[in-house]
Amino acid sequence: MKRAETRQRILRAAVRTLAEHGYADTTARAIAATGGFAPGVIYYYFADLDELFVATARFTSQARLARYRAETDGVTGAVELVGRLRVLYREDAAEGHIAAVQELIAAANTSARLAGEVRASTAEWQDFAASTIHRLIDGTPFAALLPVREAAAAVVAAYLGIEMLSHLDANRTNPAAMFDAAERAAAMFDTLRPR
Amino acid sequence: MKRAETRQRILRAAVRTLAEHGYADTTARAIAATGGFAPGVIYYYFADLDELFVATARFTSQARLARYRAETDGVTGAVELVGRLRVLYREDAAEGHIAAVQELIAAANTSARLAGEVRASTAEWQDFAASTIHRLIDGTPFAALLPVREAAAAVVAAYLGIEMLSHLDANRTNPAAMFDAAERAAAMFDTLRPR
Amino acid sequence: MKRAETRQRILRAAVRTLAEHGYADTTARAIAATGGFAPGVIYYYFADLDELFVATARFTSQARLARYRAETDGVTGAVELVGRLRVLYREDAAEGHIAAVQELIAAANTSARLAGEVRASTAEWQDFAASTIHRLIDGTPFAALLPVREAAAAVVAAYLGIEMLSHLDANRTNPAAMFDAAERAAAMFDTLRPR
Amino acid sequence: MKRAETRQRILRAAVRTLAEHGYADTTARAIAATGGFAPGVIYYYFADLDELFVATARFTSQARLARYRAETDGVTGAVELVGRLRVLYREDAAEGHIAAVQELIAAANTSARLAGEVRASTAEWQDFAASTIHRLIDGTPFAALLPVREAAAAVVAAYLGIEMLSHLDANRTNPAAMFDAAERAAAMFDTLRPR
DNA sequence: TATGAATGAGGGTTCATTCAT
DNA sequence: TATGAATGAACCCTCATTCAT
Repeated sequence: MKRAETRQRILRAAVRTLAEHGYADTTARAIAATGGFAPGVIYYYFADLDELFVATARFTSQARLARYRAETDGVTGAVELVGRLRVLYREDAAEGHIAAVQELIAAANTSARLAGEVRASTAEWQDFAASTIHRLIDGTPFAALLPVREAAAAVVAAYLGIEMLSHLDANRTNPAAMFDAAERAAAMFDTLRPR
Repeated sequence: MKRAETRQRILRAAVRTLAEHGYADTTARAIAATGGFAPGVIYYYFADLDELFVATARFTSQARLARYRAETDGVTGAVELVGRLRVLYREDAAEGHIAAVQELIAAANTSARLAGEVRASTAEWQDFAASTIHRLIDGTPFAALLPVREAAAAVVAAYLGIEMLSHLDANRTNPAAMFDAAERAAAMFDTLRPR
Repeated sequence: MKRAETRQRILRAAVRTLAEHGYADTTARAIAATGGFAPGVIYYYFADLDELFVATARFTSQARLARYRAETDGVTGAVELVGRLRVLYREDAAEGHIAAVQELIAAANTSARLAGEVRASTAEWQDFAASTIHRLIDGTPFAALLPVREAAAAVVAAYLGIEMLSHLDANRTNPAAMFDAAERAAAMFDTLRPR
Repeated sequence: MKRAETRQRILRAAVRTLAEHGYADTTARAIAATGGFAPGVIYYYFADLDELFVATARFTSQARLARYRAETDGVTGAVELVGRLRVLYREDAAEGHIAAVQELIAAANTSARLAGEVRASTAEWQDFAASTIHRLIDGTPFAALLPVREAAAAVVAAYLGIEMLSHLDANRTNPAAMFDAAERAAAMFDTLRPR
């Protein structure tokens, strides 16, 4: 019980540090400083930093995926979906989840184990995106036209890319404006769609 | 050896090392090993690694942007455009340009100067994307529907995101399949478009 | 080990290394080798070598000044004073205190912070010298003739200079012989002085 | 001819750099920058930096000693001597001769060859001081009282020490004030002395 | 388990020195 | 000889990791 709690504290500190300082500056000291514990504790819960990063990738991905699934569960309208995603995205940005994930993806170049974990997580997100797309287009003419697999991959990629660039320059890459545009497109889609 | 030549040698070694080993492992020693020169030379041409990374971001972005502009110059058809982009993307992937850029974007979290440079480069790419989109849709009904600024930002984001994920798992995020899908969509677009 | 203890161990190692190898060779590694600890510890107690040198200057100056004050406290006779100084000087030479200080003075040319610290220490020594001279000459005709401030500065300067040169060539600059000569002069002084 | 000229240029650059930046910062680059030549030249005239420092010690010592001898040649009065020394000291301070020498003395701790050279130079200065003292006191009652050898050593030591400390804090160790005091003492001495 | 002191392996960077031009 | 590019050793410093308490 207690053990799992401390473990989570460390994981959360790792996420925040990755998001705020970047992978290169996410040292054991920095994570400990963020979480308010001694650097040594990390090694009671993880063999080394690499293992912590792997666990962090899994942790943050699972937690968010569960939330995304719950929030989009019964949704069938495109406009409503975009609305839900807008809120979820805001959470991600606020808590630094996506920023942390990007740093981990960039770091995957460095660690094979981390690459494996991130690969697995990404696949789950693409599956989630694919099934959501299916829910939306199945039974419409789009079902015949859209290669869902590729579309799902593209959506996940864009999601990551947008967070990446919006961090850099929110004027140029403005997620809110993009959600607005997406909502208009969704409205058109909902109109065209047979009930 | 000419001064400018060695400078380029270092820049190219930096790009390759970033793409192959990731930012965290792109040390002065690693860059030197990639390029086949002594670590010390780097400091003969750049004040410090940060400056080298800034220069690398500019170098790789400018070089590719010039090439993209040249290749897409007279192109007006969507199918033809996708075809050109497919080739350019293949070059990017082969030479590691985009992979290097992603690492630099992730690293921008760590260095303010680098963030500034990457911000500027990204803006140029978004402008390039926007003017290309304009060339394609101006005079068509889409011109009224598509928010070009957001679309351009999304395209650049997706481009980066796709390269990022295809590196990780080419089965799941397969650029070739995506270009195929894009080509089909482009064909539909070209058909709809008035001459 | 107690924190303060290790700190002192480092300071003492710095003093010895400065005295024995000179400022230029007083590297973190050399200090660590002298003290028998890992180079890394230094940075656990001092932000950088400059801070260590500043602390060393203060440490060695304060410690010796306290000892000088204690030893010369009740002394009023010139001969007795010279005798006490002879012993104190021997300690300084044996422990390398003055040699270390000279190296730090030479190094002050390089570090502004160190210069400030050494300046402050030197001023304390000059004040000490001045008050000792006052104790000796007040109430004698010399009080009217001797510019105490300048004399104190000269004595401190000579003290440093003598240690500097005696290190180099003890035959030519022989502190023992100088104390002998000073003792003879002191005897004359004590004779002339009214009780 | 030309060769000797360039050699002197290097030596003078070394003196200035030592005086202005301190031994630790007197690198080949720094000397070259001071003198306005390429670092490589140094190695056409000196085997390595150590040899340059040895040569610099000799060069600066010889040159100044010649000047001191010339200026004090016929002088027999103490007041006049002090006056000449005041001017010479001013030159030393302005050109950084003594400052350079101190840095070299501090550095002698690091290089045995340099120590040997500095030892030899110092001995010459002590001999010069001794013969000057003799000229002053021979034939006076002081001749019987003053241990000339020790006095000469002390004077040289004090000279170095004063320059050292006056660099650090000219308010506390003020050479001009010291020369004033010395002049008053010299006047008393000249009065007491039989013609 | 938790702490925080300590270790030692690098990493960034500088610099003496060499060498082609 | 002079230049300035290049090398590689060494230095400062950080940090993952260990370990006594």
